[in-house]
Amino acid sequence: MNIRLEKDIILPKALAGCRDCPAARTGGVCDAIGLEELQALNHIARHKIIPAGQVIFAENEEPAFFANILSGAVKLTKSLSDGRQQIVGILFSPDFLGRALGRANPCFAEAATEVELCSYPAGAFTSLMKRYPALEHRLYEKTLDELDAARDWMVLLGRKTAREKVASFLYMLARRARMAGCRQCGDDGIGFDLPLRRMDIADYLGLTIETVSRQITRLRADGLIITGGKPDVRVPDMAGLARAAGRDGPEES
Amino acid sequence: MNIRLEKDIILPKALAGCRDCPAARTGGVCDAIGLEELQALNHIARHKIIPAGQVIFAENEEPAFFANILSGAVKLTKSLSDGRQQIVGILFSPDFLGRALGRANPCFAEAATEVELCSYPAGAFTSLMKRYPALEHRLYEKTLDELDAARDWMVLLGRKTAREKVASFLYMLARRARMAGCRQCGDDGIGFDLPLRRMDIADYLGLTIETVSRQITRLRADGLIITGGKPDVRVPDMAGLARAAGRDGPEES
DNA sequence: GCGTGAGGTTGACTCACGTCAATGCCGCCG
DNA sequence: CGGCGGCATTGACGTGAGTCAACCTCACGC
Repeated sequence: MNIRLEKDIILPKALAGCRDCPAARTGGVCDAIGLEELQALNHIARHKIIPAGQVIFAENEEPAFFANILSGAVKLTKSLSDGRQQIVGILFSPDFLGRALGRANPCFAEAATEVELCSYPAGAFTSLMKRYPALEHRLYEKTLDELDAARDWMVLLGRKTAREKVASFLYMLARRARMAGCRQCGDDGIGFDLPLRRMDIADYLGLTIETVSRQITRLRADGLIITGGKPDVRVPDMAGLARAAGRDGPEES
Repeated sequence: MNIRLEKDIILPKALAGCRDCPAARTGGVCDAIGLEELQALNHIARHKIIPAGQVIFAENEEPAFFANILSGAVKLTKSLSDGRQQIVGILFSPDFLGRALGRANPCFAEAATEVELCSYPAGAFTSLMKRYPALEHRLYEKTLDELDAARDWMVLLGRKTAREKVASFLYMLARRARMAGCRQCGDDGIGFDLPLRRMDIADYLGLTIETVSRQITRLRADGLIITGGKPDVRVPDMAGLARAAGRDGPEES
C-alpha cells in the first residue's frame, strides 16, 4: 500500500488562470456555474500533482478533499476479500473526484498515471455546495453522467465477449482522443496512448491479463488497431472497431 | 413489446395520505424535504398501477413523468443490438424512477411485478426541482446511492463466480426483506418472494437461466436456502449465505 | 378429460476464458 | 557489463459456464 504524500504546489491562481483550465471547459464542474461560484471555488483551490500508482482516497475513508482532474487518469477500484479486484470507473480530464455528499468514499481512488488535480478542502467545499445550489446542480449532472457510464459498463461486464470488451475499451479511448484536441490523429486514423497497464485493463474489463493480451493481438492481426508505434495505439477504422465492440442499443447510428 | 397503457387512478390525496406512504419514510424522496416541498409535490401527484411486464419508459425517450415507487419492483434494462440483455438496476419501494435532469432515459424501465407508483408529470416536476433546491438535493443523494449500488454490482458482474452471483442476489433480497417489516420471517430464518423470473435473474447477474437454475439447486442442496415453500425462499443462516456470496471489501464485519 | 404454452429443471456436450508456465523485452542499478 | 524486477506475450491445458435438447409442472381454456 502506498503512503499518501501530497506534494502540494500552493497556487491560488488568479481567476484568469481558470480561463485555460480544462475543468472550466465543456463538461467540467467549473463550466456552467456562475462567476460568483467560480470565484468562491477558485479561492479555496489548491493545485496538486499525484505520482502514478499512488492511492488518492482509501475506501471507507472520509475524504479530506475533492478535486477536478486537470490531466492524467484516476482509477476507482473495489475488491473482494480474497483479492479479486474490479475497476468500477476511470476518471479523466474534466471529471470530478470524490463523493461530494454524505458518507465515506465507496471505493479506492488511485492515480493510474501521473495526475494533476485542482483540489478543494472537503469542509470548505461542502460549505460552498450548501451556499450555491448551482454548484450542487452541476455536480448532480455529473453524477448522473457517471451513473449512465456505470450502467453502460455493466452491459459490457455482464454480456460482452472478451474480444468485444477489449474492442469497447479501445473504442472508448479512441472516442475520447477524438473529442479532446487529438494531436496524434492523422490520415492513418485516431492515435492515443494507453493510460492503463494490462493488469488495470483486465481489472476494468473483468478479464485476466493473458486474455487482454491475446485479444489485443487478435485485434491487431485483424487490422482493427495498430500497436507498437509512437502513440501506443492507432485506430485506422473507427466504424470497424465499433462493430467489433458490439454496438449498444437497438438504435444509435 | 408491450403497449403502454396507463390505468390512472386520479387520487390527489390529502397530504395526510403521505403519512403512510413508503416514499415519505426513511430513504424516500419525500423523506427529508420540507413541508412546503411535500405539499407542492403532493399537489401534482397521481397514483398509478402498472401491471407486471409492462414497459414504463423506453430507452432514448423523453420521460412523460417521474415517480416514487410505492410497491412492486421495476427493472432497468439495456441491450445490445443482437438482443443480449442486461438488467442494470432494480428499483423497489422507496426508490425514485426516472432520470430527473437533462437528457432522455438511458435505459428501459419495465414493471417486473405489478407496480404502484406515485407519479409526477415531467414538466411540473422539473419546475419544482428548480424552485426547491432541497428537492434536488434529495434526488442527488438518491442518485449517489444508485451509483454506489451500480458499482457494487460491477464487482459482481466482473469478478464473481456463478454461485457467488446467485448467492449475492438472494442475500440482497434477504437483507431488503429483513429491513422492511419482514412478515414471513420467523425462527426458520428470513423469508421472501422472488420478484423476478429466472430470465430476469439471469439478465441481472450476467448468466443464463440454466446456470441460475443449477446454482439455486446447489445452494438448496448445501442447505443455504430453502425453496418450494410458502414464501419462495427462506434463508436459515444469513452469515452462511453471505459467505457464499463472497463478502465484499477487505473490511466489513 | 385433453391440448397448449410459459416457466423451470436437468443432463450431455462444447468452448471461451482462466490457469499455469516459459520466454522476451526493457529500464534500472551496482 | 551482468543481474534483477516489472510488464507483456505466447503456448498448453483445464474448467466453469454456455448451448442444445429433453422433460416436468402448472395454469388456462375448450
